[in-house]
Parts: sequence; C-alpha cells; structure tokens
Amino acid sequence: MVRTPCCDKSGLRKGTWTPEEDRKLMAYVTRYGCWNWRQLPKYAGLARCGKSCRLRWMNYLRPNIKRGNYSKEEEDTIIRLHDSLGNRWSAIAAQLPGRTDNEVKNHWHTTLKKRFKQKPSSTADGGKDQTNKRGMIREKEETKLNNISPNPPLILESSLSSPQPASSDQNSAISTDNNTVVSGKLDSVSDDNALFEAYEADSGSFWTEPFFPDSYYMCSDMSVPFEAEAEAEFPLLNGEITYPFGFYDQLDGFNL
DNA sequence: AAGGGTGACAACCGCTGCACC
DNA sequence: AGGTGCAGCGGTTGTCACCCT
Repeated sequence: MVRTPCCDKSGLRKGTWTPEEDRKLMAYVTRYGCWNWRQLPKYAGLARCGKSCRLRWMNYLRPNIKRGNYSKEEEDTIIRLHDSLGNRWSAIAAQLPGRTDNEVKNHWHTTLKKRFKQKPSSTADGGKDQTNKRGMIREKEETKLNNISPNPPLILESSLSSPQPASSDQNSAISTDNNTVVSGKLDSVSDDNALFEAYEADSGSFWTEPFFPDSYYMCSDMSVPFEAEAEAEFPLLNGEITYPFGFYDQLDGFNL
C-alpha cells in the first residue's frame, strides 16, 4: 500500500507549537470544525501537516482537556485498566474524563510504570492476548458504543440558532457536525462574538469543565461527504484564512 | 554559578483499520 | 478484489524545566 507522505518535507514546520499557531488552529477548528485534517492546515494558514494539527488539537487545544496532576482515583483507574486492557491507551483514556491517550501514556511511562513494577502483576502485559496487535477492532466497537450519547453536546452556532431535529446516532453525529461547519459562514463580527460567548458558556470553564465524549469534535465521519460542500460553501482563500475583525482578540483570553 | 542527570510532557513517526472508488 | 486516502493508534524521540552535586 502506497501512502502519500504525511508531511511535505519542504516548508512544513515541526516541533513545538507557537501561541500564534495555536490560535490559528483553535480559531479554525472552533469555527469550521475538523472536516478534513489533511486539508485543514492549508485553509487555516498553518505550515503544519494535518497529522500534527490533529494531534495538537486532540491533545492540547480541545475543550475540556483536564491538565495537571492526576488524582489518586485517576491513577488507580489507569493501573487497573492497564492491567486488564494492556497498552490500549485510547481505551484507558476514554474512561478518564478530560485525559488524552497521549497524556495517560506519558503518565504511565513516567510515573506509574515504576510503581507498577514494584508490585508486578501476572498480567503486567495484560490484555495483549485479548485482542489483535493493536486492538483496534474491539476499540472501534467500544468507541461507537460510547459515542452514543443520550445528551449530545451543544456545538457552536448550530446550538444557538436552529436546533436540529434529533436523528439516529450516525446521522445525528454527521448532521451535528455539518451544522458546525455550515454555520461557519462568515456572518458578522457580532456573530463571532456571540459564538465565543456561547462557546464558553456551553463548555463552562473552557479548560476545567468535565470532558465531553470524543465525538464532540470528531468530525472525521463527515469528511468525505462534506468536503465538497465545504469547498463550495466557504471561499477559503488562497491558502490563507482570515477572520473577522476581533476574532483573534476573542482568543487572546485563552491561556494558550 | 555551572553542568550533568532526570523526569515530565509535547510532538513525531510508522503502522493499522476503515471507507471509498 | 485491490488500490488509495484518511483518521486514529501506540511507540518512540525531542525538548525543557528542575534538581542535585
């Protein structure tokens, strides 16, 4: 299977993200959703590969990420789940609201593993024999089940203007995400302000409120059907995105 | 104060499964 | 059925701050 390289070796930035890059990414994803990670950096005006953008968003910029010290309960949960699931970090992280797989993995390697070694378990490599090499099939099934939320999170303007009729799970996810993007038409500055106010209101304290399910911002399901529409819908400029006056100022309040 | 060691975290890399054609 | 493009995953590496000598 031939794959296109994830990063164009020429001209794409690597390494630590700058606050400006964070602002651009956050502004774009907040406004348009993540309709296609590969294409996103181009439209967001970022000299990064899509993979890098996705990782940055998922692990750092996404709302409701819980940062800082792990509670005893969280550590116990990690240890217990690792014992049963093995290195399936995404599955473990799914049980820890606000924690990302990367964060859980790092915490395990830097802290918990040592503790774990001191009291080894017969299933220390646990779970690896319960699934295939990557455990992905089972994980997908679990994810699909977990993503069926009885209370779909509110998103951006779509939640402000015209609530969509509820539909069954998959379609619901798509229509919700579509609304996120469709509603991203450049309307007015006041709408943008409203967007952010509503955004903050909906998600409570941006960085500290409990975590919504991963489907919250996972718009990948709609990438294929929606890409063409997105292209048509938004005159997304020649590799550069601009935002209404004051939009970045709205972001400056965030502790990036 | 300097610099070496270490830990914690951010980010990259390569692989995989899935969807689509 | 097989090729392709994509998102997502886990392993690994890079970077930086802090601590100790």
